[in-house]
Amino acid sequence: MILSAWNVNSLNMRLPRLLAWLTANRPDVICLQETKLEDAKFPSLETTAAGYTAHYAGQKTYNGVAILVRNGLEAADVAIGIPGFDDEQKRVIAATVAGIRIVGVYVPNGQAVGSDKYRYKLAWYAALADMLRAELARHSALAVLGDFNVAPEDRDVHDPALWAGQVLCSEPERAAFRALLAAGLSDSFRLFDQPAMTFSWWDYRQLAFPKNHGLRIDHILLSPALVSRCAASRIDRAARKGEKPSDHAPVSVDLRD
DNA sequence: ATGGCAATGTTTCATTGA
Repeated sequence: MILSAWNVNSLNMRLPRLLAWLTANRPDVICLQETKLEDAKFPSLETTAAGYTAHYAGQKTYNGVAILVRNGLEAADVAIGIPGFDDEQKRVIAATVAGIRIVGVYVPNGQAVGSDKYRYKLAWYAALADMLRAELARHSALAVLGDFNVAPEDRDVHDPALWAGQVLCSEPERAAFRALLAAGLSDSFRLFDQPAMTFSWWDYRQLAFPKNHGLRIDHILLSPALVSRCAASRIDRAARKGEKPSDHAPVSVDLRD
Protein backbone atom coordinates (compact mmCIF):
# COMPACT_ATOMS: atom_id res chain seq x y z
CA MET A 1 0.00 0.00 0.00
CA ILE A 2 1.30 3.43 -0.94
CA LEU A 3 0.34 6.57 0.95
CA SER A 4 1.40 9.93 -0.47
CA ALA A 5 1.11 13.63 0.24
CA TRP A 6 1.72 16.65 -1.97
CA ASN A 7 1.38 20.38 -1.49
CA VAL A 8 0.28 21.25 -5.01
CA ASN A 9 0.22 25.06 -4.57
CA SER A 10 -3.11 25.45 -6.42
CA LEU A 11 -4.82 22.33 -7.67
CA ASN A 12 -6.18 24.36 -10.55
CA MET A 13 -2.66 25.12 -11.79
CA ARG A 14 -1.28 21.69 -10.92
CA LEU A 15 -4.07 19.41 -12.14
CA PRO A 16 -2.22 18.16 -15.26
CA ARG A 17 0.85 17.37 -13.19
CA LEU A 18 -1.19 15.68 -10.49
CA LEU A 19 -3.02 13.47 -12.97
CA ALA A 20 0.24 12.48 -14.66
CA TRP A 21 1.82 11.74 -11.29
CA LEU A 22 -1.13 9.59 -10.21
CA THR A 23 -0.91 7.63 -13.45
CA ALA A 24 2.81 7.08 -13.01
CA ASN A 25 2.77 6.28 -9.29
CA ARG A 26 -0.71 4.90 -8.51
CA PRO A 27 -0.71 5.64 -4.77
CA ASP A 28 -3.61 4.08 -2.86
CA VAL A 29 -4.18 7.33 -1.01
CA ILE A 30 -2.85 10.83 -1.61
CA CYS A 31 -3.37 13.81 0.66
CA LEU A 32 -3.24 17.17 -1.09
CA GLN A 33 -2.48 20.55 0.45
CA GLU A 34 -3.02 24.09 -0.81
CA THR A 35 -5.72 23.18 -3.29
CA LYS A 36 -6.89 26.83 -3.13
CA LEU A 37 -10.31 25.85 -4.46
CA GLU A 38 -13.81 26.20 -3.15
CA ASP A 39 -15.50 22.81 -2.92
CA ALA A 40 -17.83 23.64 -5.81
CA LYS A 41 -14.78 24.08 -8.05
CA PHE A 42 -12.99 20.86 -7.11
CA PRO A 43 -12.12 18.91 -10.32
CA SER A 44 -14.03 15.77 -9.34
CA LEU A 45 -14.63 14.70 -12.92
CA GLU A 46 -10.91 14.63 -13.62
CA THR A 47 -9.91 12.85 -10.41
CA THR A 48 -12.69 10.32 -10.96
CA ALA A 49 -11.50 9.71 -14.50
CA ALA A 50 -8.03 9.12 -13.08
CA GLY A 51 -9.44 6.38 -10.87
CA TYR A 52 -9.76 8.18 -7.54
CA THR A 53 -12.59 9.27 -5.28
CA ALA A 54 -11.95 12.70 -3.82
CA HIS A 55 -12.89 14.06 -0.41
CA TYR A 56 -12.05 17.69 0.17
CA ALA A 57 -12.39 20.80 2.25
CA GLY A 58 -11.41 23.94 0.40
CA GLN A 59 -11.68 27.69 0.28
CA LYS A 60 -10.91 30.42 -2.18
CA THR A 61 -7.29 31.60 -2.64
CA TYR A 62 -5.70 30.00 0.42
CA ASN A 63 -5.26 26.61 2.08
CA GLY A 64 -7.56 23.75 1.12
CA VAL A 65 -6.94 20.02 1.65
CA ALA A 66 -8.13 16.82 0.01
CA ILE A 67 -7.82 13.05 0.28
CA LEU A 68 -7.95 11.03 -2.93
CA VAL A 69 -8.63 7.31 -2.58
CA ARG A 70 -7.93 4.87 -5.37
CA ASN A 71 -10.85 2.93 -6.82
CA GLY A 72 -11.49 -0.28 -4.96
CA LEU A 73 -10.84 1.29 -1.56
CA GLU A 74 -13.44 2.97 0.61
CA ALA A 75 -13.03 6.09 2.71
CA ALA A 76 -15.01 5.99 5.96
CA ASP A 77 -15.53 8.54 8.74
CA VAL A 78 -14.35 11.54 6.75
CA ALA A 79 -13.83 14.47 9.10
CA ILE A 80 -12.84 18.10 8.52
CA GLY A 81 -10.78 20.28 10.84
CA ILE A 82 -9.47 19.81 14.36
CA PRO A 83 -12.21 18.95 16.88
CA GLY A 84 -12.70 21.72 19.42
CA PHE A 85 -10.40 24.13 17.57
CA ASP A 86 -12.37 26.84 15.86
CA ASP A 87 -10.61 27.65 12.59
CA GLU A 88 -11.90 29.27 9.42
CA GLN A 89 -8.91 27.95 7.49
CA LYS A 90 -9.29 24.61 5.74
CA ARG A 91 -6.19 22.73 6.84
CA VAL A 92 -7.15 19.25 8.04
CA ILE A 93 -9.07 16.34 6.54
CA ALA A 94 -9.19 12.80 7.89
CA ALA A 95 -10.57 9.48 6.67
CA THR A 96 -10.26 5.79 7.43
CA VAL A 97 -9.06 3.69 4.50
CA ALA A 98 -8.28 -0.03 4.61
CA GLY A 99 -8.16 0.07 8.39
CA ILE A 100 -5.73 2.99 8.47
CA ARG A 101 -6.73 6.32 9.94
CA ILE A 102 -5.35 8.94 7.56
CA VAL A 103 -4.98 12.56 8.63
CA GLY A 104 -3.95 15.08 5.97
CA VAL A 105 -2.59 18.35 7.32
CA TYR A 106 -1.53 21.73 6.01
CA VAL A 107 0.15 23.38 8.98
CA PRO A 108 0.18 27.21 9.00
CA ASN A 109 3.31 28.80 7.59
CA GLY A 110 3.91 31.20 10.49
CA GLN A 111 5.27 33.99 8.26
CA ALA A 112 7.85 35.36 10.72
CA VAL A 113 8.96 34.45 14.22
CA GLY A 114 7.02 36.52 16.74
CA SER A 115 4.22 37.51 14.34
CA ASP A 116 0.52 36.91 14.92
CA LYS A 117 0.68 34.16 12.31
CA TYR A 118 3.55 32.55 14.18
CA ARG A 119 1.51 32.50 17.37
CA TYR A 120 -1.40 31.03 15.44
CA LYS A 121 0.93 28.35 14.08
CA LEU A 122 2.07 27.31 17.55
CA ALA A 123 -1.50 27.26 18.89
CA TRP A 124 -2.52 25.27 15.86
CA TYR A 125 0.25 22.74 16.48
CA ALA A 126 -0.86 22.31 20.09
CA ALA A 127 -4.42 21.65 18.95
CA LEU A 128 -3.18 19.16 16.36
CA ALA A 129 -1.21 17.31 19.04
CA ASP A 130 -4.39 17.01 21.13
CA MET A 131 -6.28 15.71 18.11
CA LEU A 132 -3.62 13.15 17.27
CA ARG A 133 -3.45 11.83 20.83
CA ALA A 134 -7.19 11.21 20.60
CA GLU A 135 -6.86 9.58 17.18
CA LEU A 136 -4.07 7.32 18.47
CA ALA A 137 -6.30 6.22 21.33
CA ARG A 138 -8.91 5.11 18.79
CA HIS A 139 -6.77 3.84 15.93
CA SER A 140 -3.62 1.75 16.28
CA ALA A 141 -2.91 2.31 12.58
CA LEU A 142 -2.55 6.09 12.17
CA ALA A 143 -0.77 8.01 9.41
CA VAL A 144 -0.44 11.79 9.46
CA LEU A 145 0.66 13.21 6.13
CA GLY A 146 1.22 16.64 4.69
CA ASP A 147 2.99 19.95 4.83
CA PHE A 148 4.12 20.48 8.43
CA ASN A 149 6.00 23.71 7.68
CA VAL A 150 8.81 22.70 10.01
CA ALA A 151 12.28 21.40 9.18
CA PRO A 152 12.69 19.11 12.20
CA GLU A 153 16.49 19.14 12.41
CA ASP A 154 19.44 21.01 10.96
CA ARG A 155 20.10 18.11 8.58
CA ASP A 156 16.73 18.95 7.02
CA VAL A 157 18.03 22.39 6.01
CA HIS A 158 20.40 23.20 3.14
CA ASP A 159 22.13 25.95 5.14
CA PRO A 160 21.38 25.65 8.86
CA ALA A 161 23.35 28.77 9.73
CA LEU A 162 21.32 30.84 7.28
CA TRP A 163 18.04 29.49 8.61
CA ALA A 164 18.94 29.41 12.31
CA GLY A 165 16.07 30.81 14.35
CA GLN A 166 14.05 31.65 11.26
CA VAL A 167 10.47 30.60 10.70
CA LEU A 168 10.22 26.87 9.76
CA CYS A 169 13.40 26.21 11.77
CA SER A 170 12.91 28.00 15.09
CA GLU A 171 13.16 26.00 18.28
CA PRO A 172 9.51 26.53 19.37
CA GLU A 173 8.35 25.19 15.99
CA ARG A 174 10.69 22.22 16.22
CA ALA A 175 9.45 21.56 19.76
CA ALA A 176 5.87 21.67 18.47
CA PHE A 177 6.78 19.09 15.83
CA ARG A 178 8.56 16.90 18.39
CA ALA A 179 5.40 16.99 20.52
CA LEU A 180 3.69 15.06 17.72
CA LEU A 181 6.45 12.45 17.89
CA ALA A 182 6.16 12.36 21.67
CA ALA A 183 2.48 11.55 21.23
CA GLY A 184 3.59 8.26 19.69
CA LEU A 185 4.36 8.95 16.04
CA SER A 186 7.53 8.43 14.01
CA ASP A 187 8.94 10.48 11.17
CA SER A 188 8.85 7.78 8.49
CA PHE A 189 11.68 9.37 6.52
CA ARG A 190 14.10 8.78 9.38
CA LEU A 191 13.24 5.11 9.72
CA PHE A 192 15.68 4.52 6.86
CA ASP A 193 19.13 5.58 5.74
CA GLN A 194 18.62 8.57 3.47
CA PRO A 195 20.92 10.58 1.26
CA ALA A 196 22.16 13.80 2.86
CA MET A 197 20.56 17.01 1.64
CA THR A 198 17.22 15.47 0.77
CA PHE A 199 14.50 18.11 0.80
CA SER A 200 10.81 18.45 -0.05
CA TRP A 201 10.52 22.19 -0.74
CA TRP A 202 12.62 24.66 -2.72
CA ASP A 203 11.91 28.37 -3.12
CA TYR A 204 10.90 29.42 -6.60
CA ARG A 205 13.47 32.23 -6.41
CA GLN A 206 17.23 32.43 -6.73
CA LEU A 207 17.73 29.09 -8.52
CA ALA A 208 16.96 27.34 -5.27
CA PHE A 209 16.00 24.05 -6.91
CA PRO A 210 18.96 23.60 -9.26
CA LYS A 211 21.22 24.57 -6.36
CA ASN A 212 19.31 22.21 -4.05
CA HIS A 213 18.71 25.02 -1.58
CA GLY A 214 15.76 23.34 0.07
CA LEU A 215 14.10 22.31 3.30
CA ARG A 216 12.43 19.08 4.34
CA ILE A 217 9.09 20.27 5.64
CA ASP A 218 6.67 17.70 4.17
CA HIS A 219 6.40 14.60 6.29
CA ILE A 220 4.61 11.31 6.88
CA LEU A 221 4.25 10.37 10.53
CA LEU A 222 3.31 6.80 11.45
CA SER A 223 2.03 5.06 14.56
CA PRO A 224 3.97 2.01 15.80
CA ALA A 225 1.63 -0.43 14.04
CA LEU A 226 2.45 1.25 10.72
CA VAL A 227 6.15 1.68 11.47
CA SER A 228 6.35 -2.10 11.60
CA ARG A 229 4.78 -2.27 8.14
CA CYS A 230 6.79 0.53 6.57
CA ALA A 231 9.18 -0.67 3.85
CA ALA A 232 10.23 2.71 2.43
CA SER A 233 9.77 6.46 2.76
CA ARG A 234 10.79 8.73 -0.09
CA ILE A 235 10.55 12.16 -1.64
CA ASP A 236 9.99 12.43 -5.39
CA ARG A 237 12.43 15.19 -6.23
CA ALA A 238 11.88 14.67 -9.97
CA ALA A 239 8.35 16.05 -9.60
CA ARG A 240 9.86 19.48 -8.85
CA LYS A 241 11.47 19.68 -12.31
CA GLY A 242 10.17 21.09 -15.54
CA GLU A 243 7.53 23.65 -16.42
CA LYS A 244 5.07 24.92 -13.83
CA PRO A 245 6.10 22.76 -10.88
CA SER A 246 4.74 23.05 -7.40
CA ASP A 247 7.42 24.36 -5.06
CA HIS A 248 6.92 21.14 -3.04
CA ALA A 249 7.73 17.56 -4.02
CA PRO A 250 5.42 14.66 -3.19
CA VAL A 251 6.33 12.35 -0.29
CA SER A 252 5.34 8.69 -0.03
CA VAL A 253 5.54 5.59 2.14
CA ASP A 254 5.27 1.94 1.14
CA LEU A 255 3.40 -0.17 3.67
CA ARG A 256 3.52 -3.97 3.67
CA ASP A 257 0.17 -5.79 3.81
C1' DA B 1 20.01 17.74 -16.73
C1' DT B 2 17.07 21.17 -13.23
C1' DG B 3 17.02 27.79 -14.26
C1' DG B 4 16.93 33.44 -12.09
C1' DC B 5 9.16 33.72 -7.98
C1' DA B 6 4.26 31.90 -8.33
C1' DA B 7 -0.74 32.16 -7.63
C1' DT B 8 -4.66 34.68 -6.48
C1' DG B 9 -7.93 38.30 -6.76
C1' DT B 10 -8.41 42.89 -4.31
C1' DT B 11 -6.10 42.55 -11.05
C1' DT B 12 -1.88 46.14 -13.88
C1' DC B 13 -0.44 45.99 -7.74
C1' DA B 14 -1.01 43.82 -2.92
C1' DT B 15 -0.86 39.78 -0.41
C1' DT B 16 0.83 35.42 0.86
C1' DG B 17 3.80 31.69 0.82
C1' DA B 18 8.25 29.37 3.12
